[in-house]
Amino acid sequence: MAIDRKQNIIDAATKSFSLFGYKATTIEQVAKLANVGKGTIYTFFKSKEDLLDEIISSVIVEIKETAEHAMDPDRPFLENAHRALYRIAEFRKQHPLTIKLLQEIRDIGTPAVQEVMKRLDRAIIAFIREKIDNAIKKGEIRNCDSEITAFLMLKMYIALNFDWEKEHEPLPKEKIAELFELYFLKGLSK
Amino acid sequence: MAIDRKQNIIDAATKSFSLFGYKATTIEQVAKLANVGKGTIYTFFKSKEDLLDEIISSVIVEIKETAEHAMDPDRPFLENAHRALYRIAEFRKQHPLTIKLLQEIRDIGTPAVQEVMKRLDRAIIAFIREKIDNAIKKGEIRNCDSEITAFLMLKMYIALNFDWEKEHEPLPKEKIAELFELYFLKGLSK
DNA sequence: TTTTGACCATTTTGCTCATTTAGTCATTTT
DNA sequence: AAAATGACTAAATGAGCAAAATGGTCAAAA
Repeated sequence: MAIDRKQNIIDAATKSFSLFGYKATTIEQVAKLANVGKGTIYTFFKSKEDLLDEIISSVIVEIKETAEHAMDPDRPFLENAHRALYRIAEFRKQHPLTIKLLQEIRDIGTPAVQEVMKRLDRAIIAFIREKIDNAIKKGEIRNCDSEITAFLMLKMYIALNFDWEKEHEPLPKEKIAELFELYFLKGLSK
Repeated sequence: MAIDRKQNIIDAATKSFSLFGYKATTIEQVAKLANVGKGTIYTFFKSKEDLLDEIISSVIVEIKETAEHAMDPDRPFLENAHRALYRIAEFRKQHPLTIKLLQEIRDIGTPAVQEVMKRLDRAIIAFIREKIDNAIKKGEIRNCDSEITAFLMLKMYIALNFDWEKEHEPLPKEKIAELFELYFLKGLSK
């Protein structure tokens, strides 16, 4: 056992961050869980924050893959955008690490966690933006500021998936798809 | 002097809340500022929270009036919606009380303040919703869920006016109007 | 060369106690 | 009689501090 020490550490840290949050997990705890000495962690990561950073980098890759998988090149852009964003929202809602870290931001606002989640958002926006740029190039949608559009799309999904539920019944997937189509595709004009 | 004691108290409290925040203003401070005894405050308001509540109620009225004023019955609905929402966003950005209270929510998360600002949001959404319902009735826009649409419109304005600025240059008024038109009126379809 | 845990400087925590605060009410003022 | 008041109380807050915990280092061990 204990072959890939770095992966062991990452796994242990991910588990602990998901369970107790970033602030409440200690490096010693991670070392114990990973069956390595505390010093070993610092041969792979330059700080606790750096450890979290690397973990989030994998999450970003994972999210991008999930979103990419949900898309189908034969379907229209807006449908793919919805599928991707919906999967991204699902991921956030279901992944123990993102759940815990977002909760930690709300409850204690740990700066390192805020920073890292901002980076996650930026990565998602960059991903969506790329898709928008492609769709514009292909003439699938009208020309628009892809950065702002990606930003607004993500905001809309977060609003519908997380904020709406604070005061109302959760919206079913179909309703969200319908709303996305209405506002980003058709508009309210008759 | 000291004619309308209740108004004095409200004025003093508004000033103090705007300057120091809700948590950091004491009832005694308000009493001093208003030139009344502490007990007098409790003949008009049943608690500190109730005092804040009444102040926010006036703010709600004020915001509604400002928004109403910005609208012109001869212009199309979407233009009016933009004008109203833009004014509402401006108000939030410029009114010392809302600035301070929103900052207090970010910094220390005072529960009473969170509650009261939620109420403000609900009032704005209700206001917009009414306008949407009217526009639907008059056939100005296509039928839609007015509650969700109002919710999304406000979210979009907050996103463009407050969240966008955290990572980018502020968007000029015209750009925001253009984006609003694009997404809520026309959509991205060609 | 890689791994390790004792070690160090700094933070965080748990605790006490004095101060402050929201709210009450008997007394004073009008 | 009605309205206003501020001394008072119970509860909350926060300053101050000792003890414990924590992130990170590094000389020794493997």
